[in-house]
Amino acid sequence: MFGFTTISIDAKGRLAIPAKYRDKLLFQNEDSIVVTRDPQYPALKIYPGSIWNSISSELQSLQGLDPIVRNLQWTILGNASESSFDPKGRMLILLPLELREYAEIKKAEKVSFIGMGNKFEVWNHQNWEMRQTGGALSTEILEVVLPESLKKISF
Amino acid sequence: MFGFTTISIDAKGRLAIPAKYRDKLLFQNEDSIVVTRDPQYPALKIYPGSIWNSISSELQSLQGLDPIVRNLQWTILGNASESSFDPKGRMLILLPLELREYAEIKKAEKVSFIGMGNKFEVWNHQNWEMRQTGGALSTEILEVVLPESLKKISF
DNA sequence: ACAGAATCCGGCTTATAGATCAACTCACCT
DNA sequence: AGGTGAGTTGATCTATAAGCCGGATTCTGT
Repeated sequence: MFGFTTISIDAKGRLAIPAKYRDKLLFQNEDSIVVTRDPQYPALKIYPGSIWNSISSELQSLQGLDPIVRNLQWTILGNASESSFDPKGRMLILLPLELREYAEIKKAEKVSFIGMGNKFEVWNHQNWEMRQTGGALSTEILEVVLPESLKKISF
Repeated sequence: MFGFTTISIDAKGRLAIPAKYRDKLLFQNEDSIVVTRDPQYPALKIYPGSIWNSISSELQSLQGLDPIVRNLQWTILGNASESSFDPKGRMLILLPLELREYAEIKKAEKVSFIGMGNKFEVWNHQNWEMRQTGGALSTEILEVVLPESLKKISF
């Protein structure tokens, strides 16, 4: 599941998964998807349920008194929002206000929906183009020295 | 059980577990809930009974001569407050005054209720937003070199 | 020991946010 | 051109958060 689609957020802040991915997700028997923050950039991550389960349990198992670990747990676990396919097989996800603000996404606006294999990213359209052309984003990138324990997790 | 919800403490200092988590807790046959201090930040931890049992027994089993260990035992074990919840209704938990003060939570005020997988955190709403945006909290963060014995416990 | 006060705890009600359902329009393909 | 499927928008309905209220229990001070 790769590639790039431009879709729009509707007036209520909802996002519809592009049909080409919907079919594959259903084929893989995914019954839910999870939206959360990207820990480094002003963007959102979308994980199919099974992928989310493995990532979240790895994250949880890390010892929780290290400030860096706790920050990642808060950012990723604490901002997660789970949605499921509706009975008709369509998928409209309500992006919570806080996530929209984080990704600088306004209602009734275009966003970039990017397939990254087993996960997706959602970017404000201008930010995505800026990133593509190497421009600077308004939001700072979190630069930290990651503990070894985190390096094996593929967020 | 992930994500956060903004809920309000009622005029009597009670907190209602958000409905989306209630079903899952019941499904896991949890019959009690434990609230205690977060050892590092001005926040509260909420553990389902079974999770609390394993964490508290691990903590108890540690040697009691290391000052850091003793501190953690005091903070976490000594401030624990157990509530049994009745399956019907709203699963209201009374937050003891001392814990509310520690987390800077006043009656009839908004708090952030954050699902971190098998446990929850409760934050004063402003503090949580401050943390999310990288601002400084009024309360100092406890930064210590942890003994190996603690690293395997995921508080 | 008693009365008064404060705290605790469950039920009931209502406004609202979120989920569900339905319809429309546009683009592309035949 | 007509038809089909996808993206998008709108409308309705349900579930839930939160305020209110009354009763039960505990605490306190006299």
